[in-house]
Amino acid sequence: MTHPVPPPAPRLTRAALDHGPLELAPRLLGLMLVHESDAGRVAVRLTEVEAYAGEGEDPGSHAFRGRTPRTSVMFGSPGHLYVYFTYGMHWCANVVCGPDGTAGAVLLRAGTIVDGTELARSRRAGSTRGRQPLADRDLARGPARLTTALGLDGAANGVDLCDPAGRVWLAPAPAPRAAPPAVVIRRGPRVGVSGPGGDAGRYPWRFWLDGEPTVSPYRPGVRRVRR
DNA sequence: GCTGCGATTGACT
DNA sequence: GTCAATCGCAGCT
Repeated sequence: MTHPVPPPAPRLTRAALDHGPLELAPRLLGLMLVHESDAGRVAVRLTEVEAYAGEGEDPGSHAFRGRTPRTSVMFGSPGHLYVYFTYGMHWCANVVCGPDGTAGAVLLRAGTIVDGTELARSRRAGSTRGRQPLADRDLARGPARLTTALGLDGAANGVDLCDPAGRVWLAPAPAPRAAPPAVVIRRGPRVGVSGPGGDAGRYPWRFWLDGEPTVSPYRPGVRRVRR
């Protein structure tokens, strides 16, 4: 008995991702990030992203002070994932962009689950100790939540999103059944960035889909006070 | 080697 | 609204 071979999952090519962070960020909105693991597949439609530029030009970027072991992926070729660990417990995922040798990335801040909702919920429930029932809109609302829902962590750092055999990829937005709704993209200051990089006037580098319930409320960066 | 702190989240007042 | 959790990175001595 033969099994039908499923068609290859559509995924974005490297050329489609080969832009600077400010050009790529709004283009990522509405696309799907998919992770297929042994546990199953989760797909997230991206609703909120932030652009981070490179060495010496963006004080909010990890790459501002130059290449380090942690940020080397950001300096690599576009279309790879940059996943970093923060606050001692959270993973956040970026899409690397811009030409090889320059640092640029787009942080994936939020999305809505469009496939694998139950798997995403079980992953998120594990991280919240199951104390609160999780609404669908909260499953991938926030960069660390999105990463958790997709099942991504440090093992995904450096993964090539454009590898046809890869298990993490970006897919085009699903075709609307009827007339496409008017999509309004908004932009504003980045969330949680302290110091000059949080300057709302100079760095309005957060992009989101207007009206999406998964988008973060704005929170300025805070400098912790020593005690 | 030592120290400060972060592209966050969830719990709590 | 406030605050703690928790640890790797990067800057400094």
